Amino acid sequence: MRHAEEICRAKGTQLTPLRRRVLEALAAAERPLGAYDLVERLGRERRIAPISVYRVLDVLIEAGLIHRIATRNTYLPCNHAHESHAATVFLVCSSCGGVDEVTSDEIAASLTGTAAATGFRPGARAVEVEGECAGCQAAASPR
Amino acid sequence: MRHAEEICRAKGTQLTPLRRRVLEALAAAERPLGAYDLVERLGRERRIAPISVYRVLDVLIEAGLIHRIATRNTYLPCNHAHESHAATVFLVCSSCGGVDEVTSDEIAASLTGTAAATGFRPGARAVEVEGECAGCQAAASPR
DNA sequence: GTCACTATGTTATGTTGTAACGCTCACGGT
DNA sequence: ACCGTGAGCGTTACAACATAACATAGTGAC
Ligand SMILES: [Zn+2]
Ligand SMILES: [Zn+2]
Ligand SMILES: [Zn+2]
Ligand SMILES: [Zn+2]
Repeated sequence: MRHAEEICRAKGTQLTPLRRRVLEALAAAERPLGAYDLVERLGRERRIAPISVYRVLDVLIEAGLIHRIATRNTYLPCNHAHESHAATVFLVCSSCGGVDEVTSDEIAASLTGTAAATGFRPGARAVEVEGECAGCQAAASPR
Repeated sequence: MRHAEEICRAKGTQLTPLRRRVLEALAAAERPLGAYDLVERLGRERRIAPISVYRVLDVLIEAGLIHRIATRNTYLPCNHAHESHAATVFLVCSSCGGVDEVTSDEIAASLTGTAAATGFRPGARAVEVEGECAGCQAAASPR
């Protein structure tokens, strides 16, 4: 995460000021942000067009520095290495909006096996589970 | 699938003409359709407003008669019973746009276990895998 | 008849994401 | 120095996806 520059360079691109600002804004947020949230947060003094934000998001996703939550149309920074072939699972709390990113080799294997059974060649995976996080459960139930 | 009416009744709702038409349009399509595809297909003689289509889609999803593909913003009919607690996996072909729906108890178990490990109480799941279907692979590779 | 409820229509608007094109800057070749 | 090339971002306009607010039509209970 502190090595974002290296990761970008390895991908043949750079961590420009704007890209860094997007990354920092996402890191500073306690939950995933929408593209227009970023437009607003980055455009305080000088307006940034949505298209610019989307371009940055594409680059960062491609570099593996952030993820997109398809069920919410939001984006969050990634703190993982993703070196293994583990599947990434996003636990999306419908109460607080927070997202926990966990990985699982087991799910990756199941997923690959399931796909292979139908002759499907798998690529990108989106595994998103909506529910209630531990914190919100504790807050909701008295004692 | 032929018992859509019963399913709706069991849910305390009805399979109205409009809802039936949406269901039939999705069934007739060879791939998932977007809401505005449906607006167009159903509005040939008499215009249907987007909001009406979205309302119908909500009801059908609630009844379990159709599914939404979050990564594509499209909808497809469901031919499964979904009686077990198996997880549903959508294999989305990035080449032809077709979607294969498969279920897996194994993935459901892994998913539940993974969520439980963090104290997360899981609800709805969206497991979507993008890739290339068997048919498109065969068409792409000569011989 | 009146009331409540479900389903849909009408109009307008909000949210999310892209297309097309131009400008600037850094860099490498000559 | 000059030019070409490519990356990155700006500007404008628009497409695609989704919902809010309110009105209307039918159905059945009482
Ligand atoms: Zn990650
Ligand atoms: Zn929560
Ligand atoms: Zn299904
Ligand atoms: Zn295909």
